[in-house]
Amino acid sequence: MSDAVAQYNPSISVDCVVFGFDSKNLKILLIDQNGDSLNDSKLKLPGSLVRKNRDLDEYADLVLKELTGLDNVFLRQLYTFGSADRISLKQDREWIEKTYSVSIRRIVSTAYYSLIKIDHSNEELMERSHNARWYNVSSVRTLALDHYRILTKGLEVLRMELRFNPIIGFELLPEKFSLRNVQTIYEAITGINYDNRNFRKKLGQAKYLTPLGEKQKGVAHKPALLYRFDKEKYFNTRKEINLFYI
Amino acid sequence: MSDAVAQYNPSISVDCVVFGFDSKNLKILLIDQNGDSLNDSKLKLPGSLVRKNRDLDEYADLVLKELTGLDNVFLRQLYTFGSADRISLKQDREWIEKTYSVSIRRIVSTAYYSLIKIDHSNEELMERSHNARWYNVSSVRTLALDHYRILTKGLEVLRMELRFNPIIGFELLPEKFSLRNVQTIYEAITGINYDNRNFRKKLGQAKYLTPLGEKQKGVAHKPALLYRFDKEKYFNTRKEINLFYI
DNA sequence: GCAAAAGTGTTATGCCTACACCCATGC
DNA sequence: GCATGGGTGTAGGCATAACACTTTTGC
Repeated sequence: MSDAVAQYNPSISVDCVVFGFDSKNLKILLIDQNGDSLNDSKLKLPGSLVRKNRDLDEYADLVLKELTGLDNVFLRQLYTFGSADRISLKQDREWIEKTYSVSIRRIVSTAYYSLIKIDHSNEELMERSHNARWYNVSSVRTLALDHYRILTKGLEVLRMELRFNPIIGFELLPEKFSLRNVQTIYEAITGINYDNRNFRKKLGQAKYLTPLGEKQKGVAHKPALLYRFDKEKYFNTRKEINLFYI
Repeated sequence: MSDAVAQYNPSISVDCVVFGFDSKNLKILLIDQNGDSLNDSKLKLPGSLVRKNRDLDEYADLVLKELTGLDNVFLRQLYTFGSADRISLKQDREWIEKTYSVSIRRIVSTAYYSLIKIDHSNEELMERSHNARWYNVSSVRTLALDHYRILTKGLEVLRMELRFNPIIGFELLPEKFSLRNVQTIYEAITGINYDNRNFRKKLGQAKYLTPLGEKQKGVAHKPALLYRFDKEKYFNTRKEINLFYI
């Protein structure tokens, strides 16, 4: 993304809602627009203008790769924001014009959402090179541009998806996790508190959770058994849902 | 959409997947690219390039209004198609360049889907002024550009939506309909055959179906009772779905 | 009277919900 | 030994799934 500015299309951008989970809270990766802690600084979603004749999807991939160093992460299109007045603040407009050296009118932005297994090893890199950091989703109140709206849409879709494609939850969990972790992530995303006996009973029926016969270590309570998510079994054993709701 | 071509943004278009229902089959509104029945003719989705600084949504509305004369129809964003090679056929590229007098590179297209109560009164108009006609979705095999893929996506989303927002089904039905109509539309969209006793039992629980005490007329069998969909009751009586699937 | 589609009830099964206590560990 | 979170079973109610015959109309 260091090519000559003339190649950028001043009409189209991609923005990424990057979700993570730290075993307690749902997190989102945000960038400090000004790169420092000036009073005027505002957080924004990672994103980029798109070069002419380039795939939108490819660009979303690129943004993520540059930001986190990660490849092959879960990434899916969310929604396209195309109102004429999305860049209403002068401050936002100036920031874009300065950053990309283009004069803009309206920018149509296609938003993607991504699910990341948070790995503390690359946090320092993210922060140094992109001023990117994880924030609790629940504590975010405003963002630059219309990015808060995009985040809201991301949450909405995440909630919907989780109900039917539990794989969404496991994309956020590390390789080894406890059943409690699964419940916590469901609760963090849906906002519903589940009865733990019933929740575990249901998970118990899932063929795709392989117990590792291994326990948590160094916790000051009964250590939890750890599980692994078996993608293959997941896709092979899922049954069609024929239900509908009135 | 008859303004000077220079105002069009050669990067962004909207395309509409317009669904209808004729009490038997799920239908889609398609346009004959060439306006006549030449051998080379291919069907496409209704759509348009978007003018600079105009809302995407507004444009989708406009396309529909021009096409059907209808206002305030159900219209929702579907997906944005942005691969670099979506206009792979020379024939398609030439058609676009000729129609809009612009030279194009890649076009990012935001697709919308719309649900229409088919009214035979405006069919002639649609056909004369836009070469638009209803086709059975199940008999469509190919379309111009990547429009078949867009249709497929539309169907996929329609299926998903119907399960949780039954309102989708009633957008396609006329004011007065029989319970059999409801079942047929569910079957047409989901591809599942429902047991009619169970299906009706479930519908019987819905508060939003008001019986009109009126019967079908002129049918060579036991006439069905007619119902009306009560939007207000629908939104007031729907209960939250807390379920999730493993 | 016959063809064609509308309409109707019961039973078995499985899923969801609600609910309270013991267990293993670190300090 | 105590604080902390992990882990467990049962019973009642409700929704689903499977299944076949009668009714009303037009011709």
